[in-house]
Amino acid sequence: MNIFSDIRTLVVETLDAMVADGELPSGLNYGPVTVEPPRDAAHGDMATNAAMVLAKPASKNPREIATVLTERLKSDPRIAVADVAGPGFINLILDGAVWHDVVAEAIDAGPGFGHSGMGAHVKVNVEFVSANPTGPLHVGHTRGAVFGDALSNLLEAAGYDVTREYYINDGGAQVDVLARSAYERYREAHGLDPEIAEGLYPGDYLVAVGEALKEKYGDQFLDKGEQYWLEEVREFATEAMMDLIRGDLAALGVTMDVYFSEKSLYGSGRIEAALKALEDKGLIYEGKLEPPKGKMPEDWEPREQTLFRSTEHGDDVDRPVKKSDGGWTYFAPDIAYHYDKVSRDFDELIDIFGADHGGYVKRIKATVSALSDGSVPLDVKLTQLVRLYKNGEPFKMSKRAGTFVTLRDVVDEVGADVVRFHLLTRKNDAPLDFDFARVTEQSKDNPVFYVQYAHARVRSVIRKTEELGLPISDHPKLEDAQEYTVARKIAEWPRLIEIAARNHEPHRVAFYLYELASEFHALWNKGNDHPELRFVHEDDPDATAAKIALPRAVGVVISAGLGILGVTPVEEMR
RNA sequence: GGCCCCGUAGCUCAGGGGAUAGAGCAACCGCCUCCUAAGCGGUAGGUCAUAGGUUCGAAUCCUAUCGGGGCCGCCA
Repeated sequence: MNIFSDIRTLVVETLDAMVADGELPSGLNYGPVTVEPPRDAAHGDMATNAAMVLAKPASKNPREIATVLTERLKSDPRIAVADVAGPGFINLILDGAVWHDVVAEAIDAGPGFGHSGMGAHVKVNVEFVSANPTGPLHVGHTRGAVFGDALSNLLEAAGYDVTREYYINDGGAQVDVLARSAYERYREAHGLDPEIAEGLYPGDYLVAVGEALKEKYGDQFLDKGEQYWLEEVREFATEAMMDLIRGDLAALGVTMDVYFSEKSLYGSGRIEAALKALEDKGLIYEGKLEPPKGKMPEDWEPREQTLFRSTEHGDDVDRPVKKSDGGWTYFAPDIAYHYDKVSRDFDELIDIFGADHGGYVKRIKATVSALSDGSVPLDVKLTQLVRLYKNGEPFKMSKRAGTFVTLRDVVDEVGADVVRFHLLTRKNDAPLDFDFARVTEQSKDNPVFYVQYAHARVRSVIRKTEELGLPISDHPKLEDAQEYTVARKIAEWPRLIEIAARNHEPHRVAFYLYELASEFHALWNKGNDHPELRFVHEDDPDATAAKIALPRAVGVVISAGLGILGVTPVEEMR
C-alpha cells in the first residue's frame, strides 16, 4: 500500500467524475498531477497541484477547480480535512485511521513492506565493478560495487527483474602483462630472482599464484620463451585473479549473477556479428579521424581505419573499431558485449563506471542506441572518487609505495556494514570522504551508527516486552503528535522506494533511514517527559499492546531499508 | 580547444518545477531518581556562483559567463 498513490488515484477518479458532470472538459492529461507530502508539515499530510496544472488546459481559474475538487474529495472517508491554499494547492489532512492502517500493514507485510509493482518485471541488466582481472579490488571499485549492488536491490524492491553482471576484461594486453608478472613469481617459487620489469604488476598477491603455477606445472616452463607458456599462464593467472575478486566481493556481501568474459567474444564471430549489425544500418565506414583537439599527440598522423558512425547517435566524434593494422580496438568487444546484452532481451541496461570513464559514456550510449534502434534505454552511472582520511588527515595512496588501499583493507578495518552504508550516504556523482576513524565513531554524526541505534532500540523494547510476557499487538493506538509523525514517515517508505528506483539513486534510502531514525529517537526521548508515551508498561498489558506496534513497524522499515543497502540491522549496540 | 560532473548556512551535504529552501557538524541555551543521554529539545546562521530566458510559479529547466574537479590517441 502506497498511500500517496492511493490518494492520487482518488484525485484522478474525482477529476473523472467532474468531467462526467461537465465541470471539466474531457481529454485532460493527468500526467502532471502529483500528490506529495508538503515541504511544510503545517500544510497538512499531503498536497495536490491538480487544480493548478489543469487550469490552463481546462481554461479555468485554478481556485475554481480547486474549490469544487476539494468539496468532492471531502466525501472520501480517508480525507479528514481538505483546504484550498495559496495559488490553488489542495492541502489534505487524512483521517487518523489511515495512519493506524499503515502501521498495522507494515507489521503484517514485514520485510516486503513498501515493495512495489512499478517495475512490472521489466528485465534490467546492471553491470558493475568489471575491474580488470589483474589484482585485488581497491577502494574505487568498492564504491562501484556497493552502489551497483544497492541499486540492484532497490530495483528488485521496486518490482524489476535484475541481473547483476560483471564484465571480465580478459581479452586485452593487460592479461598478458599479468601472465608475465605471474611467470616471474613462478620463477621465484623455483628459487630464482624474479625480474619485475617496469610495467609488470609488482603486487605480492601474485606470489601465491607463482607457487600454484609451480605446483601445477613443475619446472616445465623454466627457461622457456613466452610462446611456450604465455597462454597457459595467462589462463591460470586470470582465473586466480577472478577467484581473488570474487572473494573480495563476497567480503562486501556482493554476489554477481553473471560473469561475462570478454575473451569469449574473440574467435566466436560475435564481434563480427555485432559490427555486421551496425554495418547493416549503414553505420560502419572506412575513413580518417581528425586529431584530438588541444592535446595533439607528438606522432599523430591520420590513418585510414574502420570507424563507427557514433555521431549519428549523439557522440561527438566517430569511433574506430579497427586499428590501422586491422586488429580490433578495445571498443570493438565492448560493442559486441552490449550487442549481446541487447540480444539477451534486457529491457533496460545500466552500466556503472568509475568517473575516469566519463569520456566513454557517449560512445557506449551511441552503441546501444544504434544496436537496439533506440528501444533499449541505457543509463550510465559514474561513481566519483573516494577520498580516504585517517583522523582528518588525507591518506595518500600509491601503488608503487605499497600504500595502495584495497577493498579488503577497508572491510577488514571497519566492517562491510559500515563501508556499505557510508559509501551510500552520497550521490554517486559526488566525491565522498571516507575517514577510517569517523565512520566507526559511535555518535550521531555517524549516520551508520545513528540508524543502527534506532533499530537496536526497537529490538530492545520488543525483547523487553517479550521477557515480561506482555502482549505484542499489530494494531497501534496513536495518540501523540510525534507518534503520528513517525507513522507518516513510515507511510512514505513505499513512495521513497519508487522515487529512488526510478532515479537509480540508492542514496535516497540512506537519507530516508536517517530521517526515520531521527523521528523515532525524538519519540523515544519524549517518553522521558511523558511516561505514557513509553512503549513498555510493565503493569499495563493493554497500554503496552497499544504502544509496541509503532516501534515494531519502525523496525520493519529500518530493517527493509538496510536490506536494500546491504547492511545488517543490529539487535543491540556494543 | 571539446565533452562530462559540480557550485545551496562557517564546514560536510540533502532537496533537482510548487507554498516561508532543509539536515548533521561547529557555536550558544536547556533536558538523565526514566525502556541504552551512544539520545532529545531550542537559539542563531542563506542574494541556492552570476546574468539573462521559459513558466501561473525556478535553487530546480534553457542559454551565457565565472569558479572547482574529471576526461579526451589506434593505450587499457
